[in-house]
Amino acid sequence: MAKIDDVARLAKVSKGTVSNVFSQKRPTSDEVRERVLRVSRQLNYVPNHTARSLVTKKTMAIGLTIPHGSFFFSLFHTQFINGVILEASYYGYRVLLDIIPEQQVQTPFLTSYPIDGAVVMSPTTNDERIALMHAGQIPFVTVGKVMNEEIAHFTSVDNDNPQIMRSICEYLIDKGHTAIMFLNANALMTVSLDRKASFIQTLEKHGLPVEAHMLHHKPALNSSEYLDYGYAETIRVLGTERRKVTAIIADDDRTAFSTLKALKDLNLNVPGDVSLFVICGDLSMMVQSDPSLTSMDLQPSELGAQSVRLLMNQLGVLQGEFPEHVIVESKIIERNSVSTISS
Amino acid sequence: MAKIDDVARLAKVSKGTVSNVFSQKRPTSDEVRERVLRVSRQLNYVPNHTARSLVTKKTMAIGLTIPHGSFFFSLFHTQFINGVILEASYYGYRVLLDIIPEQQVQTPFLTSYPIDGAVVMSPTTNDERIALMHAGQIPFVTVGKVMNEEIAHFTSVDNDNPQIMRSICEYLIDKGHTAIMFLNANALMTVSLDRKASFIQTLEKHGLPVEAHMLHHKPALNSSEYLDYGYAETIRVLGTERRKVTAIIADDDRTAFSTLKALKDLNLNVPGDVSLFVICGDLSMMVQSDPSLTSMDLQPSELGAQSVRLLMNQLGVLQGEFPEHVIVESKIIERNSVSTISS
DNA sequence: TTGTAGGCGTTATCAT
DNA sequence: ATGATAACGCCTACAA
Repeated sequence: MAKIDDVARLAKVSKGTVSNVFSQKRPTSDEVRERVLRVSRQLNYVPNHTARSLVTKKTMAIGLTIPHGSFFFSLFHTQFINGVILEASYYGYRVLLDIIPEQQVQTPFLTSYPIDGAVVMSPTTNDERIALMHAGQIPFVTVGKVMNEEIAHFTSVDNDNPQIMRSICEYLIDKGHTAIMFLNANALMTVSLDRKASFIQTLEKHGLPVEAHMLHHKPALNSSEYLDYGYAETIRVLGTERRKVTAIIADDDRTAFSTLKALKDLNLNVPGDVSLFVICGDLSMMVQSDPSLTSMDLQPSELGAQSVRLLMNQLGVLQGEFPEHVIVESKIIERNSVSTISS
Repeated sequence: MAKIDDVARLAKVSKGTVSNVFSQKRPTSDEVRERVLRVSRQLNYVPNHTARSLVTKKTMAIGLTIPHGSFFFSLFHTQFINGVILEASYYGYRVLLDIIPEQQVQTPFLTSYPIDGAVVMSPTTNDERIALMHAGQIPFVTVGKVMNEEIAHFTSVDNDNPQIMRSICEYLIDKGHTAIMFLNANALMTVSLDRKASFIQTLEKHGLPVEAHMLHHKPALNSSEYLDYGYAETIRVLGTERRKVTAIIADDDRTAFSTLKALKDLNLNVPGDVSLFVICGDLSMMVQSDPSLTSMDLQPSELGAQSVRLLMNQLGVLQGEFPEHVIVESKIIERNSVSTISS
């Protein structure tokens, strides 16, 4: 691979000049630039990214930490990632997928992360990835609240989870539902805490006590019950235990689909017998399901884009005053999976 | 950030020794290692990835090029990526998401890719990404055939596309279907060529001429019709044009779902009136759909893992003899969306 | 087993 | 606008 010296020699200029032609950090005369570019093309020269990084101390890459050993993205994740990639590319940044290996890496044998900052998805309480970033002085933006004891300030994007749950519950209550079951996300996810609290609070406000069978948390990813979550809980509660439930709130699209399947197997009609509400799901999937699913649109790709913008601001790439926490709008999209109950 | 000299000084050893402790490329005495590690911890020292890369000429990252401006992954992509990430992590490699920006980047102002190799998804005919890799001497593995004129040899993983289409067609023909419509992938995708050829060939072999309304290609990603593909074609052919079609083969899960929706809107029962076969789709989605969808399991995450293994072999990380082209098994999974036609 | 010093390919500073 | 040269932080012969 040709190096900067080769180009400099052949173009009869100094390497500093060649550098300037490519980095465009200082002006160069048209004549010289032409010559340098011509020679570069001829030698197939391209600046070495690593060498440049060493001196500029910028890798032009951001990390995207995805859920632990994440085997199963939901469609929400996919769209979020799309948003991140696209927005990052606007600023010339690449995206490095960061996973935390299952088994703990031997601490001393790591190297520094070759990234300028990171977007952290699905933070958990006392998230070790976040602790690492914090210790390593790496700017980061989280999707959802950070709940690490040692960290007071952080930048994040999020939906307004308490309000989301309140809206959903009241939407259902307005339609006459009083027996509502909530299939929440995993208990470790910080979003699940807010949603749970708001679920309980809203129901109680309306004189509806929350019983054990009404609130569930998704099992851990490595659990054998993970994939089956919606199906299993629905069969158990509505089938085996024969509880009265007229509306189910599913945390994501997969859970919703598997719940739908369970209801079908129980010979329950949606929305005739049971209504189904999805918190975050891929738009195209919600529409094409039968019945199409009423859902809360969380705008995942907008969340992704916003998180990158906040990060770019922290990196000094994007100028201006940005808030510490950005709340992305969410709104209920009515389709055909929720019905009104006549009392 | 502490550097190697700081550690060396405080631990009263040379920087070479510190380097050895971390790289483990040469033995060090227990005593010295202990001391070095202790001091490192104290100073919060970690080797600088970039500096190391500059001299070793390894970035310990592989690129994963995803479809152009890829806004909409299918579940196949998602699972493939999962396979890649997991397998790469086994070898200490990170994964850099590589997208080709919509507008052509100004060629001379690029830098070298900070990757040791790449996995290229969904290659197209005369794929420019591949041409770039080829020119840049970057080892790469493709998912599917490379069809660039200047490239004769390449490493790839793939399913056996001709056989897949043959199997599917004969599976349907065996069940009495003669009016089969194929919703193929985008015409530029190299997989679509094999599938198309095999589709036509197999039908003709069984005395079933392929007419225009039986074969369709997914519009380009930037097309407004992209999301609607399955729905629109189904409505047009079975509805507006009133063609007789008893079985539809959909290229991916999204297309299948939207086709399902179209059939419903046309008041056609699946599989009573029309059978539906999906080529590649997420397992959990296929199962939870109603009816559950009969599909060809392409093992996307296995494809991902294999592609990384081939790449690691090219990079010298993984020893042994590997074939140039790996074919991953695929098999039909019967569910409830295909019925037998009595003639 | 450990120390020494040169070099990896750029950018940045200070001249000119 | 361009040149010369010292970093950037680490690895790797070679020497001890």
